[in-house]
This record gives sequence, C-alpha cells and structure tokens, in this order.
Amino acid sequence: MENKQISERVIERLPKYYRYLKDLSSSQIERVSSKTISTALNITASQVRQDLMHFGGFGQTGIGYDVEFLKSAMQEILGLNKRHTAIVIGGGRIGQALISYKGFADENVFVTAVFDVETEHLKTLSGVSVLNVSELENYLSLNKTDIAIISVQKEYAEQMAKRVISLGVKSIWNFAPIDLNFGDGVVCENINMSESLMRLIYKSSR
Amino acid sequence: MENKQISERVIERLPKYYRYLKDLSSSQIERVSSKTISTALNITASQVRQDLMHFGGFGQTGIGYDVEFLKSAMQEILGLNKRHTAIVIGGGRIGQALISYKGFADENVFVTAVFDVETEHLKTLSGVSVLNVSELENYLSLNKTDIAIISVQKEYAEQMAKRVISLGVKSIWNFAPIDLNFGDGVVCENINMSESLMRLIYKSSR
DNA sequence: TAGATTGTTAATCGATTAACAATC
DNA sequence: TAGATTGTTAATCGATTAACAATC
Repeated sequence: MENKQISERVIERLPKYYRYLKDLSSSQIERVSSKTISTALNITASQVRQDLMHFGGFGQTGIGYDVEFLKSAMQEILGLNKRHTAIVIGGGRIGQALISYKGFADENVFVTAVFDVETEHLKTLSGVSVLNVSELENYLSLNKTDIAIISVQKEYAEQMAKRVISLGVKSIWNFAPIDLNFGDGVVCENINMSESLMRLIYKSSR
Repeated sequence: MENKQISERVIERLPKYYRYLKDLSSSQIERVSSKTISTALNITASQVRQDLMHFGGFGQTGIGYDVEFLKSAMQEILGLNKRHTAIVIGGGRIGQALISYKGFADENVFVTAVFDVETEHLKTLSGVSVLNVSELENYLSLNKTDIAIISVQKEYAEQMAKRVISLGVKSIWNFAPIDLNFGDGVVCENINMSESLMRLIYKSSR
C-alpha cells in the first residue's frame, strides 16, 4: 500500500490490530476509538494512531474508526486477502503438527505438500502430497509455491532454505533453532522456541 | 545476578549470545572478541559490549572474552544451570509435538505430565504422566512445577493459565494465538505462530 | 453547543552507535 | 613497542508519548 520503510516495531503490532478487529467484528461492534484499541492491546492511543497513519487515515475525527472498514484495510495491508501456497520441509513432530495446523485457513495459506528424506512414517492428509526431498526440484518447477516452512534439524535448516530459494521460493518460515536471514528480496520469519524458553526462564529467575 | 531493569531488547539477544558461545565452545575455540560476536549475530560490537556490561565485565581489555567463562556466565544469567519442571496443558497436535521436543534438555527443563480433557488418544511417553485436567489441582499440590505450557485452544488459554497460576505456577509458556500477560510476579512468553505467519506474509507482500 | 476523537507536529525518552582512554 | 580490544562515557538516532487544532 505505502512504500515508506515501516519499522519492525510497527510490523510486530500489525497482526495484533487485525486480531483485535476480528474480535470486535465478530461481536458486531461497529466503531472503535484508538483509546479502546490501546487499552485492549496494552499500548498507548498515540501509538495506535501513529501506527495506522503509516498506512493512511482510516478514522474520522471526532468519531473513531469503522470496525469493518479498518479490519478490511488491515487484512489488505497484511496481504491476507491473497491466497498463498506453502510446502513443509521436514516431517518430524513439529512438521507433522504444522501440516494439520488449523490456523492456516485464517491467513489464507494452503499447505500443498510435505517433504522428508523418509516418507513412510508420514500420515497422509487430504490435499497434502507426501514426497521425498529428492522430488523438491521437480515439484517446485511444476507448482508455484510462496512459502517454505522449514522444520528440519538445525544442521540442515540453512541448506534446505537456500535450496528452495534457488528454486524460486521467496518466503521462509523457519522453525529450526537457528536464525536464518537472506537478503535479495527473500523474507524470513524465525520461530525460535528454544530462545523463547530461555527468555522465559531468564525472566522467572529474577 | 544484577537487579537493574534489563530492557526487553537486551533480553531478546541473551539467548543468541548463549547459543553462539555454545557453538564456539563445541568448536574448541577459546577466545572471542565483541567484533567477532557482533558479526556472527548481525549486530554491532558496541551493542555486544553494552549488553554484556549490564551483567558485569566478562572480558579482558586488549584480549577479548574467554569462551568457556562467558558461556558459563551466560548460562547462569539465563538461569539454565538450574533444573526446571514443566507440565503441558492440552494434548492436541502442538501439545504432543512439545512433549517429545528434544530441545528441553538443553534448557534443563523436564516435562513431568500432560493434561487434557480426554486422555485416551494420548501416547504415553516414559517419564511423562498422562492425566485428566480434573487432576490438575491434586497434581500441582503434590508436584512442584515451575512452568505451565499452554497448548489449548485460544478460548481456554487464559482460564487455564489463571487456574495454574492460582495453584502456584509462576511461568507460563503460551502457544495459543492470544497474548497472555499477568502481573504479580508471573512471567509469560507467547509463541504466536499466527502472528509470525502474518508478519511473513506482510513482508512478502511488499 | 459541549464532548469526543482524529491526524499531525513537537517533545521526550530510551536504545544504539561512536569514540577513546586504559591495558593486555 | 605496536596492535587489538575492553569498559565506559558521550553523541546520535529512532521510537514513543504528549499536545492540540480541526472537526464530527
């Protein structure tokens, strides 16, 4: 929508706005103020208005924000109005849990295949192909894929990510306990459970 | 160790230092400079030194840092030298994946039990009790438990967290797609996969 | 009209970066 | 000694907060 550089700090809050607006919407609430949003999300009203203003003026002075309008705007800003295809690489426990993760539907993401070096143990699921990693090149050349979900051991995470990137994948969702980062128009989000657990223990040790 | 307030920004980096130091240690590297750390972690050397100075001077002017010494110091700062017990609440796909998550050993965390409203479908795992949620009160009164891992649906996440908190649990590791936060000496880390996926899609849509 | 609330600019705050004396 | 590198203070930068005119 806009092309000024949005800070990581703001990007972190965008999904929270969207989630809250969905809640309001399903409660049939029609209007909301920056004050109300700020209270619910534990931030300041100034911050809410500043954040939203990065993408345009969605409110009405003296009135507030129209819930449905702002929800749709946020959905578009986040890119959730478009359908995205994904493959899972690594059929271990996390990989398996991800394949059947129901939340994908909310984000308009469709998992089309799961790859592993050893496919026999993998449960088949309707709509999801189970393939050997050796099929990766062939599969990606035939099936446009937006997101690769990396759930292999940390030793293989980087090389697998690079392999799919070289095959044209532009988004990496990484679950291996290692920070991946690529330049060149490739985006990456790391879910590092191990780091999160360490932070929890750190905080609980004070 | 220290009791000045450490910013969330610094806390986020602590596990990364520790992880890197473990790597150096297993490669038999004995000394490291803030410059080398900063390059590996994609931050500045100033930041590394500032961060470490929050907890004390671990280096030697002109020489750098002793890897083993700094690694041990970080381990202690993070609280990983002490054993922690945990229970998993919710035996769905994520819960099941977590029970057998190997990474717990690295953080000195031991999962002792998993609770669900319906326990028949749950695989038993050596050392992990499978119990009905109705046993929660009884179990926690008998077994000192540091961490509750919440992997129930978002509708039940807050109430389950409050229930274990009222029973004395002080740390919540939340996997439900909702932000939990408690005052009163209770710490919480949220792993919000849904938000992470939205941020990935946002970034890929630019 | 009076009250509420936005969009927007200015002030404040905190985190990052730069600089450098001390020292190995 | 010369080069490297810390601990630490000062400068810079960016994000958050405050303030307020415009307006419904």
